[in-house]
Amino acid sequence: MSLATKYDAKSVEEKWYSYWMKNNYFHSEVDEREAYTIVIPPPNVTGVLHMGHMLNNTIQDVLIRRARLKGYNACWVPGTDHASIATEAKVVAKLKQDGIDKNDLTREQFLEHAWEWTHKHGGIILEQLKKLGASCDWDRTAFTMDDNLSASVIKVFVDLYNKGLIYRGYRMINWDPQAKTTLSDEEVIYEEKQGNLYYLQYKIEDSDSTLTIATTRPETIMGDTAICINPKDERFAHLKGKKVIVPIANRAIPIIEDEYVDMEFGTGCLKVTPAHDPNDKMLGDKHKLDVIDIFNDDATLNSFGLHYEGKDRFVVRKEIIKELELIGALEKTETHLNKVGTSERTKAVIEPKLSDQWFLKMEGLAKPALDAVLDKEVHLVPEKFVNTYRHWMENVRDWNISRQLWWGHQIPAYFYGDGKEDFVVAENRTKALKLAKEKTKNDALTDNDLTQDPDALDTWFSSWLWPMSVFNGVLEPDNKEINYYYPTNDLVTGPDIIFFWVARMIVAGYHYRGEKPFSNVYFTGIVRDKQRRKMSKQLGNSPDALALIDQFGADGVRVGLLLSAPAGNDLMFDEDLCKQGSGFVNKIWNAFRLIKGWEVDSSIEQPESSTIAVAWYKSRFQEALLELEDSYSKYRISDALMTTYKLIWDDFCSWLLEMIKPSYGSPIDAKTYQEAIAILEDNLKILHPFAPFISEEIWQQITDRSIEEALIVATWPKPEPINENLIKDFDVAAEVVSGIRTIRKEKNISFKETITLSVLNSEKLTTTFDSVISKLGNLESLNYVDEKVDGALSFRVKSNEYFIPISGAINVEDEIKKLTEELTYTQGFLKSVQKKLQNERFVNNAPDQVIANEKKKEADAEAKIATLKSSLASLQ
RNA sequence: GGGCGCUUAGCUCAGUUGGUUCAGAGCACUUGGUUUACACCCAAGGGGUCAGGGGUUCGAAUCCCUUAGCGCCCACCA
Repeated sequence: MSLATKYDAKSVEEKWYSYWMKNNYFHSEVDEREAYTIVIPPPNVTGVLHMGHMLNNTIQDVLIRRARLKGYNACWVPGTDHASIATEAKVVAKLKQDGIDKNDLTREQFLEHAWEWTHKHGGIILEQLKKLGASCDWDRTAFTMDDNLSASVIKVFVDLYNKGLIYRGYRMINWDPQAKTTLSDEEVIYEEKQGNLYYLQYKIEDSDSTLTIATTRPETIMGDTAICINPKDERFAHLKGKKVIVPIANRAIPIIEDEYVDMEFGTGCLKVTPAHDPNDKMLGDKHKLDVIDIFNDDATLNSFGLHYEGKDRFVVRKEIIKELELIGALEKTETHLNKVGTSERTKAVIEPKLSDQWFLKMEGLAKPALDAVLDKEVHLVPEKFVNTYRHWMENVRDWNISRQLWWGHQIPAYFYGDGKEDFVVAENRTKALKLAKEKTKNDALTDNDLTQDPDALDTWFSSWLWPMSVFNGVLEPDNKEINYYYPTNDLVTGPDIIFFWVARMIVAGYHYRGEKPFSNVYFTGIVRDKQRRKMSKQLGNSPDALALIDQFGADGVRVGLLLSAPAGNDLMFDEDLCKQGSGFVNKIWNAFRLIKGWEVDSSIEQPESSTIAVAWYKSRFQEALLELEDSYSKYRISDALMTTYKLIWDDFCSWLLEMIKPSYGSPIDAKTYQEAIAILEDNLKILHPFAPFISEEIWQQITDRSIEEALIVATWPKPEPINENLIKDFDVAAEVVSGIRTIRKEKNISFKETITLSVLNSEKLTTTFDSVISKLGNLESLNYVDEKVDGALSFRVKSNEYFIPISGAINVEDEIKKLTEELTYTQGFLKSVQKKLQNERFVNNAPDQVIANEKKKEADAEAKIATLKSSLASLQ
């Protein structure tokens, strides 16, 4: 049977993925082996695979497949996140398209639509991960709104509330007017925007003079309840205790004094709008000011906006400036650069807003989680993120966990009255009713009197439990699965969610299990395009992940992505990398075709060149194995891949196979063949984590394998001693071969034409690789001589000189030129070495080893100069 | 405003505690080759004042200072 020159990734990948699935290789159950666990960072349930997922999950799959090969009970738990804001926004948009307004639906009706959407689109991304080759334990697929995960969330909320760690507070929060929900501080992205600083004149009450105030938000004057000056500011001393009139609104507001005001900025006067600015709120509280909220939930003005009622804040900003100008209250306008908070999800400009929300006290919870990272109990890779983490943890603020959304876990707080404290927190309505009765001492309360808080919890309030809840470790903290799989080993995620998710999982882990959720966190870089732009839907610069797999094969894409993905560094993605990946896959395929095509003849003896070649490769392989170990231990996945890439392409294909390859049409001896197969198998094992499909395909084509013998569950190659001398000798031999090739090229001697090589054996030369040199150089003979060979071309490797006599004229002048150049260089080199050795301070201070090395360099150079000189002499 | 990091070949990046193998890898490039596994191939080759400047040292890509450029995180100055 002859195999196609070109590897067909598509059919192979489908075949083996379904084979692996069918035979349950991905599934893990508790057993005696040591567990190796990864929980997937759950993608949004309705999301689609993008490059970031591809990178992320390829790395996880590499780790999990390697662990499986190393004999661990490898368990990779997949799943999805309900992603409340993102999903709700999608559902709202979809309904809108169908002519349905969310406000016209009841909560139940809306959730029905949301579930429908989830069932329709949910899991698509998981199917896409399968195409990538992800070896997740799909039997364990979890969703943050599964019954037991939801119950975990509620249980934790109730528990933290009962411990006094969750409280309800009327605070200045970040309001997303598009999603109409609050956001946590982490969900707000500050962007620098060019805006204006408007200088407005407020009339002083009972006076003709005015006071000028600088503001970036003129539309909020409707909410002004004071003007603040610095008590030390003498410019305004005469205004103390007076009032000013807010333009347009025509309200009188007091002038207050507070050192908070920066006298240098603007005019040194600050307008105070407690409802719409955190600092103003602080001033408002301190000075007991009125609070006037001028906005509706969608950031249009309410009735306090007077004739601007119903108009959007940005529209009002423009219009009010015109009006202020018209009435002569606008003194001037300056451009001003300021930071504007925007919603991470909807990109809408955040409106600070006062509102009743639920918060989690973080300070006490953060301590053990901070220590864990500082003590390297949890290891962050790359380490630079420890600083980021520490800074956040040391200054952690309370977490606003409520969201004005329906999609998610509804807050288990039940109100029975109108008062702010008229609520109880319980796992369910029945318990709540009981508690409410106890609290109010009113047995007449009925279920109808209870109203559950309509808000949902922040998505991260469920995912922070993920490493525990997927093993049901919250509801049943002592079950055998959580005890076995937790703490998990590695977490692979992006640094953008270090606070959202990573930090909080560590917090939850210590609080609920007294133990870290994972030992290592590997932060991947962000996938960017060639121009360093972040890949995004808006820019349209993100390639279609599935189309890439289609084009280059999953193995090709995996290799391509990993080729340049050092930990924590952004990855400049270029499709050419995938091309390189699929090229590598094809190379391996062809190496296999070569071996597969050999005719084996057991009557032939193994040639010496093959014996030595195989022995060399085995040592070389072991060397690479050590390198791999080191790279993996440091999560240097791209280095590990490069080691594998070079081992297979250069050492295996270019050297080993060439050395053992029988001449065209001839059969191969049985011993070499068997050894080649064994070597190939070892190569496949270390290749498998990177390119699972082709490796399994070749593995299975080598011979018939039982279910237990599949590559995916094979055993990682065992460490063996390395023969260092063999490797050194090979390097010399390779240089000799290269010298022969150079001469062949220079003199246009075809490879088919045999030549003779003579070695001037000044030092005892290791002859281990002579047979190999003969084969790869296509030598007629290789002989050792005591004298220079006249009329021959020569080259030097170490201190030996090699001669190739050729018929026809040798260009003496060229030779002399070449030798002279080499001589000049070597003499210069010798001089620098000798200078160093004559430097007393060097000799006194440098370690012995360094000096010995310099002396060796000196001796080598001297010997080389001698041979060069005599060569030159013989030519002239 | 505070903190962290980066700058090495045309591109993307390695370079552990200064000193064998320190100036490297992959890709790209140049030249030559190939009826014989693979043009997604083979072989050979060119290419860098290690961002600029200063310092410490016998010795610096590596340590210190400084300048410039870039990136990230955090922070309530209207």
